[in-house]
Amino acid sequence: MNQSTAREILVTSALPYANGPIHLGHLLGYIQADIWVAFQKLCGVTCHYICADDAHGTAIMLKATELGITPEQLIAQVQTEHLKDFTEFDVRFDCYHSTHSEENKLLSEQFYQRNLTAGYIKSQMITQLFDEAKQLFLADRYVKGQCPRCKATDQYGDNCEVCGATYSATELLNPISTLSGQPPILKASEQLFFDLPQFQEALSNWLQSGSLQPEIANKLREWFASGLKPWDISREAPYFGFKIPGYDHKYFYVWLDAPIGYLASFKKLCAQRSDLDFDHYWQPHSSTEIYHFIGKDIVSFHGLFWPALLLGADYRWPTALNVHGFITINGQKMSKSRGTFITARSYLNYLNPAYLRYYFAAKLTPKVDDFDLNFDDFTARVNADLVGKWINIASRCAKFINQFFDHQLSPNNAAPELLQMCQNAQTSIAEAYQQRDFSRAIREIMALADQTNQYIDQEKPWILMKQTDEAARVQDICTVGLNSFRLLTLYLKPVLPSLATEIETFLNIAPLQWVDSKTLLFNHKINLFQPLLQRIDAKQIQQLMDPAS
RNA sequence: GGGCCUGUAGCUCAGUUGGUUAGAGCAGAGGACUCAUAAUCCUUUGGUCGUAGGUUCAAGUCCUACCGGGCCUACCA
Repeated sequence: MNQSTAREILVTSALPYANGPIHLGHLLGYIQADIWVAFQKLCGVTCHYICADDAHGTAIMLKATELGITPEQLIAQVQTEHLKDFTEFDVRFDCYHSTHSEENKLLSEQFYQRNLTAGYIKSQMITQLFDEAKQLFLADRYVKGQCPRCKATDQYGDNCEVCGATYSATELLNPISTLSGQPPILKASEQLFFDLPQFQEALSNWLQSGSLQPEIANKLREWFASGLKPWDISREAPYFGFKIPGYDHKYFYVWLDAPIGYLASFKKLCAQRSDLDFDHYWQPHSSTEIYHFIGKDIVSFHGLFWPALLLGADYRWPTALNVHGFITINGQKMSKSRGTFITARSYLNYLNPAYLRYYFAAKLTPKVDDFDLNFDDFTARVNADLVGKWINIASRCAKFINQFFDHQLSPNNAAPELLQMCQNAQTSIAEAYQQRDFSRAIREIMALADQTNQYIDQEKPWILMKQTDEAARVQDICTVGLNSFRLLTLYLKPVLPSLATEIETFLNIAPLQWVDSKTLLFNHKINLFQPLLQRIDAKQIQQLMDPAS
């Protein structure tokens, strides 16, 4: 690949909110993006993976108050925990920042100023519910009352869970603030709106760009058809966030500065790296690629507001949104009351993160479908595929090489057809990774593992070993097995980086790169095989699912 | 209420632009082997593709309705 066509990629994952722990639902998205990035890097592509904590908003302000600490203390604590969780799950960000940062403050103000100058920001008086006791304007989720249509009680301020009606919080009957328990009053204030309708035409190009999954393009088309509305980007004090320039008591709404946090995080990375230029990635018509990995719940922010804001501030558009579905646990929504709310930390208390990364990979496709984490299937799949098929190849072959051949691989290729097939699979597996069709990649890898086990079974080295004149043949056969194992390890490396590293040590080889699929290993001394992965015990799952855990 | 997505063997999933007897892995059954973390190998039983209609020479694949699940509906992030 020559200089002019070399890919340069920036990947982001959705920013986790800094008021709670990372859970398995979060992890699905981060691990999906991490695998994709790891694959790019293995191929030698320039690829940066960034993220940050989403640290602003009313919820964080209230949570800090509740804990008797400052918001700054809260978000610092949470960020440390988030980063620890990600690291232990082998999610390797090139930069993990916070939206409550100097970079983000400057960029948010710049986005605002540029959009203001271009005529995309408008001010308007609106009337909202106000909690006099707490001196706060109330977001929909902080108001409960009776549905104006079906009269159901205890409904939140945006829609009715009983009859499905949508309405504005001011229409609720007998509204109550969930913060103070007092009825709110109506209060008028001036708010700033981002004038989304002006981007109608530009966004229709975005829709037709082909860089959105079909399901997502449909969804956007729907919002489009019902008419774009101006977006309220300001919030009244008290609020935890950035003050809007020119106003004493107004702050940017958290969802304005959250996606800008992508740029802030990248800016920080650029400051640390002399080879990186911020503008090269973000200026209009940049030749670089930018991908946002997000969940389907935040498509509106990334599919409508975000491209419009970028355009209004004279930045380029993302190359694509890669949207994933929600996770369910044993077919049920993840929820605390159902006992299916599993945090990253509680998982780590009982299970190896490699299991989860593998299971996610084994079932992830480029589609937006929800993902069911079925623990029976999880156990069967991990044990059968990873331990029974893949690791087993090393285990059964290394025994002979270690014990009878002084750890030395044979100089001969006794099964050129099998190994050629394993090498050729590189093309198709790479294509699957590239398209985020990880499940297809895993299917192909495991099919190769099956064929390798079949080969060993046909050759029966354990029988040949008893015939004194066939020893060299045994060395040949096991060398084939370990060569296959090396290739399979390379193909699994984006998914299982830590295991791959341990295996590189076992095989006594340099860190595997994708181009290493073109080579084989002969006449080479390996190290003593040691068990690399334990099978999952059903008891571990029981402990994890135990509500007390 | 409106909209988007989704429903294939016991479980988890593939099924390319509609085209011969609907596939895989796991689980189950029978057998082989014993090098390997009770791993592996061979053979094999399971499906009127959510339901009911329709279009077509031909439908899991297209259309309609209904049933179940998920999500969105812009101020929870």
